[in-house]
Amino acid sequence: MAEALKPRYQQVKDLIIERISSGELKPADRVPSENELVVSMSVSRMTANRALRELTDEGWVERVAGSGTFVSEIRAQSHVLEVRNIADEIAARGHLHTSRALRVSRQHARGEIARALHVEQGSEVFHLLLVHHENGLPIQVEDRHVVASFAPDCLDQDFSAVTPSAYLTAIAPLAEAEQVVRAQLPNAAIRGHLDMEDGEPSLVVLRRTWSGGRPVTFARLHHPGSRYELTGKYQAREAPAEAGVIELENLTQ
Amino acid sequence: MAEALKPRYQQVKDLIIERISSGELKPADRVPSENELVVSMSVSRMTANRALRELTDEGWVERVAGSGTFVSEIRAQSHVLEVRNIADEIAARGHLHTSRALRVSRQHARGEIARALHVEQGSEVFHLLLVHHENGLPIQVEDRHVVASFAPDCLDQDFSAVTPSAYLTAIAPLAEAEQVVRAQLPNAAIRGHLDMEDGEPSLVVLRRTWSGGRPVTFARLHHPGSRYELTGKYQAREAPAEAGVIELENLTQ
DNA sequence: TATACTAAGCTGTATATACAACCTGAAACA
DNA sequence: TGTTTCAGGTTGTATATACAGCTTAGTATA
Repeated sequence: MAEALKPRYQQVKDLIIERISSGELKPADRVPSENELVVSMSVSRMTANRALRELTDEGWVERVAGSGTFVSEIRAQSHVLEVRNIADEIAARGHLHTSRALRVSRQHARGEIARALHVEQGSEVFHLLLVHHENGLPIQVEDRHVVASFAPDCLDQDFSAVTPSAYLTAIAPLAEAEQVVRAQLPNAAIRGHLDMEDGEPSLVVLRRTWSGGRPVTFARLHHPGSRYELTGKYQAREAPAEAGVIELENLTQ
Repeated sequence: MAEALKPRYQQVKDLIIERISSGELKPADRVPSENELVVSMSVSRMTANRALRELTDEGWVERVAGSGTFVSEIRAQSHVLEVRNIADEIAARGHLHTSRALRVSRQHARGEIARALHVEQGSEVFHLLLVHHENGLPIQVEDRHVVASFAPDCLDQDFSAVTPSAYLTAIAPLAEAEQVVRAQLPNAAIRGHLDMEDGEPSLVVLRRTWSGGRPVTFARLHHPGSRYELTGKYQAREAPAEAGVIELENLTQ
């Protein structure tokens, strides 16, 4: 299948991302200016501007009016406070590579898993274990259990092509989710998968998703503390000038 | 102080957001097309395009080439999630017991602090260092800097009676907040304050709060990984009775 | 030497224009 | 009636142009 022709601004983005990912451009290095991109890539300045602006939004570079554009400290990010597909998130950042599933198996739910999924001990569940990479470095171990009755064809999926998230979204509309974020020391297996230093903490997201009033899947997402952080933004709705009271008075800083 | 004139594209965004926030435009409603905005707001189509494109990125609307732009179903949800997270997490802080402030001082902003607060190196800031307890155990070290011009009487406050958060809310209404969550090993001082085991990771929340378009305060909140976790919940809104299918394709499990 | 000024380069925004791809509904047709 | 075609509206992208505001380095000046 022929690669669809990407838009010009995306080609510019890809070029910059490639040069950052490869190490050719390091943090704080200067990125070609818009006018330099106009010449080197034969695009208009507006196209170069859009490419660099989107790279700014995505956290690849930082721009200083009057000065230039510079590679930012690359730290993998995701939005804690939004429930969001990590595939989208990382696709937006460029080069996520999902390994072949280390393990896809049928199991009987025990202990924590059974309780989390609200099924009886011994009920049938599927277990997935994957490692996600970004820019060649492992960034997430996804350790997921799925209630078998929701995903009868789970074992047939190619989870290096379709993320479990995308697959699950297709079979069960998302209605409710809980997530818990923890800092903890990884066990040896996780530490190995994520290529972490000894003693380095991991950021763990536990996410349980419900559909139709029943738990569907429970995921433990492990990330290396040194290369991953969660970010969230909050914006108050703009208060009308005449209405003095903002609903958020009870919130604190 | 006159409100700085916003860019035209931001004015367009604000208009749409206001109409969605007020309920005038409901999910699935059609948003004015680019050409309609060109006429009604006297902007160029590219400016209207940028506004709508950014609103798409931010989840307010969804666009269908050839058809139109429509209010997104999921915006309210993820927005609710954002607000609830910060609200919950912060409401919880209201019930903590705060020790006497370990330190309240006037400082000159340097490095990271100056950058975070968008003030010049050497500008005057106040520094607070407090330890919060829950059930008799230390649960959070609050290491906070406040732009001095926002809090002239900061040094006179009794922060064992009024939390810094409550004080800051009083002087500067919360408009915008960013937070970053990290897992990392604490330094010796933090570890001591939190009574942590050697090698135990801490969950660190970096929170920057804005008011009136300017950063007001930057806080580093350290928590013991073994006794603290962040939780978030997401609940889909009730689906309209007649509409069975909710478009949540972009959400993940 | 130290200060002030200036010019060049950069980002940020805004506009006018153009064409392609896509969707929808209405008109034409079988 | 059922189907096809087509025109108009809409988004997506790309370009050329313009001006404002900021930064920096180099130059002129005191």
